[in-house]
Amino acid sequence: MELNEKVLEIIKRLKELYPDAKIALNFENPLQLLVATILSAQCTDERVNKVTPDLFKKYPNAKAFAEASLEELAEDIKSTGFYQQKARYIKEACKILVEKYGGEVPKNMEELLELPGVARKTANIVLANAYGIVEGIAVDTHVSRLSQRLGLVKSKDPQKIERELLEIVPKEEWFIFPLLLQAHGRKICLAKKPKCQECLLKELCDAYLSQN
DNA sequence: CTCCCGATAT
DNA sequence: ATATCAGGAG
Repeated sequence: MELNEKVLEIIKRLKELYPDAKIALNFENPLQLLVATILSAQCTDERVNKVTPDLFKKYPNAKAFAEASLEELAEDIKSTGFYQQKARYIKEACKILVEKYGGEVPKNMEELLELPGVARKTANIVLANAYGIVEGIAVDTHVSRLSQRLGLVKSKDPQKIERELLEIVPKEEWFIFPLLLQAHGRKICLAKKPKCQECLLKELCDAYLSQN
């Protein structure tokens, strides 16, 4: 099967499987999504969601984060791990938002990438899910793992994986594609022991086929 | 390539 | 107790 039709078939099946696939992070505005996504680095979305309700109540806007006590902010996000780094990223990023963008989150890739703690994965998530601007495909650990197992890409580097995916995934699917892989990655194609017997993509999966 | 780090599953 | 999960910066 041609790689392009394989992708289409995978997307078709995953859409039937996860008709309501959407981002797992809870947020009410672009700033909240930006902060939540920074917090989600090396941390599950469920854990981030446990921290953000109180966090967003305490820091309602970019100015509040920019003026926060670093120690206190770190304490507030502690359970997401790497909390000192993340506290710095959030405070510094919000300072830039206040100074350069009137407290708003920029709507383009270049400006987002200038924010500390923000690389393509975070920028893609914010642009797509807060603004509906789809310039790329957010490659997180799930997208990376499933794309490799399925045999859609050969690279291991997230940047290269994104470039390969953009070549084979039709542009109108760029938004839903990572959400579908994330849903499947969380439920079936687990990092540790994937539930291949329950997987409806079995016969399309290079990893499954090569070990059976 | 190393550092940042807690939570949960085993 | 210990392995596993999960992005970005320097």
